[in-house]
Amino acid sequence: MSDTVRPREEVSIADVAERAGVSVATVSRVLNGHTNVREATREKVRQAVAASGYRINELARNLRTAESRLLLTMVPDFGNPFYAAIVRGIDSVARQNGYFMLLCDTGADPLRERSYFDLLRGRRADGAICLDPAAVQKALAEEASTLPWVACCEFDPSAGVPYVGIDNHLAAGDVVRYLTAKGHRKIALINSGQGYLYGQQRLAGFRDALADAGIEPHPAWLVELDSLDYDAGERAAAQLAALGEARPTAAFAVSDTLAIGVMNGFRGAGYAVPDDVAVVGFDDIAVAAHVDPPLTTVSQPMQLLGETAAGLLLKRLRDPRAEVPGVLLPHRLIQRRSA
Amino acid sequence: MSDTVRPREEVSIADVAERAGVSVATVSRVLNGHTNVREATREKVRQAVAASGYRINELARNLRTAESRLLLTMVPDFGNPFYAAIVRGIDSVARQNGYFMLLCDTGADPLRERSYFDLLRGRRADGAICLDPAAVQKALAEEASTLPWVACCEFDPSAGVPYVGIDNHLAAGDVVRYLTAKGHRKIALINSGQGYLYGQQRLAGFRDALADAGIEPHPAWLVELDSLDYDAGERAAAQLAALGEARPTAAFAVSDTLAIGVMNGFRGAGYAVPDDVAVVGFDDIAVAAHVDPPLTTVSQPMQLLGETAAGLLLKRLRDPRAEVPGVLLPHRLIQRRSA
DNA sequence: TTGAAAGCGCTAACAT
DNA sequence: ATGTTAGCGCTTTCAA
Repeated sequence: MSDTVRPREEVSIADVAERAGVSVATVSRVLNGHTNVREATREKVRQAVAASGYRINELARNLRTAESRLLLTMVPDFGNPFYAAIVRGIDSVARQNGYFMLLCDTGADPLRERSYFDLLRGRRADGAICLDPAAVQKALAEEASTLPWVACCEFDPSAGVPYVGIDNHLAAGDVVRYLTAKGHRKIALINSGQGYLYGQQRLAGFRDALADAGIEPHPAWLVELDSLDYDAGERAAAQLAALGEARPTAAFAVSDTLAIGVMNGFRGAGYAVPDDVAVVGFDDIAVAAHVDPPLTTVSQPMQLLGETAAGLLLKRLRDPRAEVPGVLLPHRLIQRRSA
Repeated sequence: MSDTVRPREEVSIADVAERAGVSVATVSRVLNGHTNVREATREKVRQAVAASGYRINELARNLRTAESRLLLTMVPDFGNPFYAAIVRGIDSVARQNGYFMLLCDTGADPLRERSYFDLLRGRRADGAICLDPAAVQKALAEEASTLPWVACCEFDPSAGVPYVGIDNHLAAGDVVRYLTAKGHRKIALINSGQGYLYGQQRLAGFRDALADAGIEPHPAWLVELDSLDYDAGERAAAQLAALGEARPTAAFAVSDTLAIGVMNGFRGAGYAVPDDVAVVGFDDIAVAAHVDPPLTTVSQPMQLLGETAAGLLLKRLRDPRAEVPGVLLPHRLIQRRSA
């Protein structure tokens, strides 16, 4: 047992003031680095702080200053590695600006999302970045329109909420053009349901590009899943493989996890990738380069997406009535061996 | 423009009280569901709340009640899918008990970890669960020993901090015994550096089990990485493959990501898995079952790990001087095709 | 340069 | 059943 610094019960600023023989105002000034305190006094206070093991109660400070310097990031499922780099981007600019970024897993559940928004309403966080599906954002957008938040990746352009994302319509078109340039005309789309805006946009981009190439897609080549699981992709591929003659020669999955499942599914059905079927994914998550064959995929500028989102939010926080634009960032098709 | 509910500037409880023609105490009672308020009064208050668009300021409430009902979970890298299920476990029991769980990415950086601990010190969170490497926990354990936190997966048994994890020594031994039972005697360990306790423990378990089997491992078969990347595993395998005659016939990687890299590395060097080399991983992350060949690995009860950690923390919060035990949960070897 | 004192918005003890 | 009031721990005028 040492008798050095050990916090007793709940030391307050008044205790420190008493100990240092000054007023609480002076202690507060020292704590906040105000310059108008004599060096000698400043030192006395420092001593008292150290000796008492005092820690400022930020709850009290926040109540007074009416800000928490906490930012929330809401993701539908942080088990999805896609979000990792985005969140890192958010985190880094938040930290650079003196904010903490805390992550919330909403499970894409509107109720849970709402409960996190309540942290904003209750002034316990200063702002939020929401990556939830557009559909669940929509449920809140109206009542939450006065709250300081921005949308990332998923957004409703008409909601009046600042957002950042990519041009999914264009990206899907790029994939189709890449595939048709390689001679494919029988191209399947493995999509993940319409709750996500990106699903709708990529479907549209897929369709439009196909139409531009004068290709009429077989209805069975449009598969809508309600999952991003490997298994779901695998089942979709099995289903596609069972088409026999009408089997597609290329498959575009809207996520890498799905694409990896698709590759497995085709392999299981006796088809080789890319020789029998080409497979393209989306996102370029870490494992994409390390499956066999390495996955051709669309890469999003994830870090930048996050940084931009955080930037928009901070701007909105600084000036609540500033015009904050929606921004679209460029994607890139990464060619590997699967297509 | 509608003239319905629209929050004016910062409505306070006093505004609501005035509007309802009652005292702030009564409003507070209604807000907190106290029963000793007449139904008619209660209703007046409800009306006033609705009409004013009032939202309680939880910062103020928290200052008063001295609790935030926020729990923090610190992970070294949430890009690592291993943490997903654990965090979900924590989240679910936190929510069941009326707490919010917020996730912090420390990047295994002691400074960042410390800054999150400051949220505890500043009373902005009630408790924390730390999954950071034992080494970085250690740096804080002493000064943070009075703070309400528990360790999960990584822990220092001698630190006096409640913890939950698995028996890594035993698990590594299980892998070795599984491999030797299959006839392997040349077994490599691909480890991830000694900053992590699990690395040390799995190394020890590996060594001990080998010794028990009367096997003396070739020094070159013990490779220590400082990364969990696919690439790192790939390089390690290439290195092992280059050993020629002295090449191991089996490799045990301490994480699935590493193991997947190892498989790629061996494949790249012309060796087939499992025929030329058997590969075993650790964690059983989602993709493990979906690589080719599917990965044999040690599965941790991740959800339960998280639930247990949250349980320990809540117990400690309810009774700060309760004896909170360290607990070890069972693991399981999942046999697939890679070994 | 320093101190006294008024709140920030809420809860809870004490009165009535 | 309801109101009055004293804080929670801090920051920030305003005075000295």
